[in-house]
Amino acid sequence: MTTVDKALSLLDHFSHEQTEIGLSEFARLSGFDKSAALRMLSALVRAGFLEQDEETRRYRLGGSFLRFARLRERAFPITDIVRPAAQTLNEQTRETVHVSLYAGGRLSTIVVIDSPRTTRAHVDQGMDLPFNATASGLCWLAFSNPDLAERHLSVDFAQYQRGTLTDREAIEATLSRFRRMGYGVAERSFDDEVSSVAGPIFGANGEVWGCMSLACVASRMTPELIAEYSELVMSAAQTVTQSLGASVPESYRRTMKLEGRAA
Amino acid sequence: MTTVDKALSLLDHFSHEQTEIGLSEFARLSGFDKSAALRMLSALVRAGFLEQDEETRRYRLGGSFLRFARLRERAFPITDIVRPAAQTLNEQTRETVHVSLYAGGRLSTIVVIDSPRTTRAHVDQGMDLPFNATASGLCWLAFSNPDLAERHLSVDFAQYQRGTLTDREAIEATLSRFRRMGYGVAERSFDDEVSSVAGPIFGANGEVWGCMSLACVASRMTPELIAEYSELVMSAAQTVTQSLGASVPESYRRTMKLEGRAA
DNA sequence: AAGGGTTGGTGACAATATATCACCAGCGAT
DNA sequence: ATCGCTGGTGATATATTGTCACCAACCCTT
Repeated sequence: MTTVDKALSLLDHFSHEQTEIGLSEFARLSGFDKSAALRMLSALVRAGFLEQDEETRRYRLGGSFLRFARLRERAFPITDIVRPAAQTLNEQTRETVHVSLYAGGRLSTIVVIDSPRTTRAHVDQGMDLPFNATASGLCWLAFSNPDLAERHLSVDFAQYQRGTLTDREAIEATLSRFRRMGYGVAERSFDDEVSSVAGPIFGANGEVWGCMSLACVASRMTPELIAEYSELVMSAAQTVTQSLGASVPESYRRTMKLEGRAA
Repeated sequence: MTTVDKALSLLDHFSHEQTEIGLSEFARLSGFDKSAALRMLSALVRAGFLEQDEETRRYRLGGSFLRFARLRERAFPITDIVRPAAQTLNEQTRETVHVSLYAGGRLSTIVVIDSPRTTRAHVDQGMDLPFNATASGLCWLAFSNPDLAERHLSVDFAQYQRGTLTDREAIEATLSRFRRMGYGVAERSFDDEVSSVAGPIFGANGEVWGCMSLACVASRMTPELIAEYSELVMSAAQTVTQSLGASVPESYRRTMKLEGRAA
């Protein structure tokens, strides 16, 4: 682990709940010495990756992220590419659609289009999706390369609901089922009121870039609807894969063919 | 200069023109040894701040920026705060409005609203604004704290057009003029066809966060229009300052009062 | 097909930045 | 007025990093 790794890992302690973190808090969370943490934090502040509140002296994510995110989006407008397909899926199903992207060891939502219905599942922008508890997370695990997946399988899983999968054996069984199906499902697994269906989006190298997912109010879900939605979700995900200039890997295409679906 | 500083400085070599950079290229641009550069680049890849093209082996900005940018936006939705004021200014003037943010030693545009006119100034999202050649850059220099400004004044300035200010003396004279005026102007200074007016947006600590700027086709500009637009720009910038929960610093408020404007 | 120019990447050692410790001042609660 | 927290500082032993030579692969020219 290089110093740079350590410094960048400090940023991982930010989340929706934790948007400001102080020096001592960083030291505690990361296990680094306060002095070392301060040095790294200062470097991050100098680069604009963190900002320090003048009064409270606590740190928050800095403006450089906006800069680089925009720079990246200009060079590689993934959200613009993703949005039309998500929009279409949203119109077809009238349910909440969200697209997630795998980066830095996390699967996080980059685009959310809310359902127009009066009762609907809500997904936060930029939220991390637990690998064991969401359709997207499980779908990503199912289709990503084994070495990478291993990193996220050899971990203690959190139990969010009664039905949340936390046992590795059970998860692996589910994953191979998803691999045969071509998509992932999670019912009342992360949120007790939400059931989701997710399809994989592939990148140019055959890796899973992220997932296209449909989040529905659980009480509305039926096996018939899951069957219907899964087709739409997979097709939307595939559209994105192609828009990205990538092609669906042979292994996945075979799955699709076996199930007798059109490309 | 810590290792983290060096690693993060590698990212600064990305720009609109340069969206992919190879290892040797990084070493040349940064002056670091290839071996050291590779170590840092690998760390950045591991954290998702860079992605490596499987074929060309070149690096590009990674998906983590989207993740953190969204996380930051959720905690502190600056673009959402800025957009309404920019929109209003755009409707009032029918000229291109752009808002820039200072981070990591750069002033870069975070929001752009194009003019509806047939001929209009175009500003790229995420573009860096040179401090010596743009209304925003000069405005930022004029109102930011002297120590920070010094960093950007003791530099060799690029000459973009005949009228671009490159002499430090001339720039400092311009800055004190802008301080008295309460806004910055740049006519045919960065782009020969564009003239701009920019007002400062302040943060909670009294620092200049960035600028609200109006970019107009230069041939349309007249002293009268500048006078008219500057009022609107300053007022829009001030609206943003207040929306940010900050207050306009005493020194700037005095300027505004002297000129006989309403708060 | 050999030469010279790239490129990305590797490995080893000396040099330097970092990890760790004790420490300080400031703040709020007891 | 002491406790426990906070953010931050400074010294030294140690571990990471800077530097260099090196390698294989690729492309172009000869």
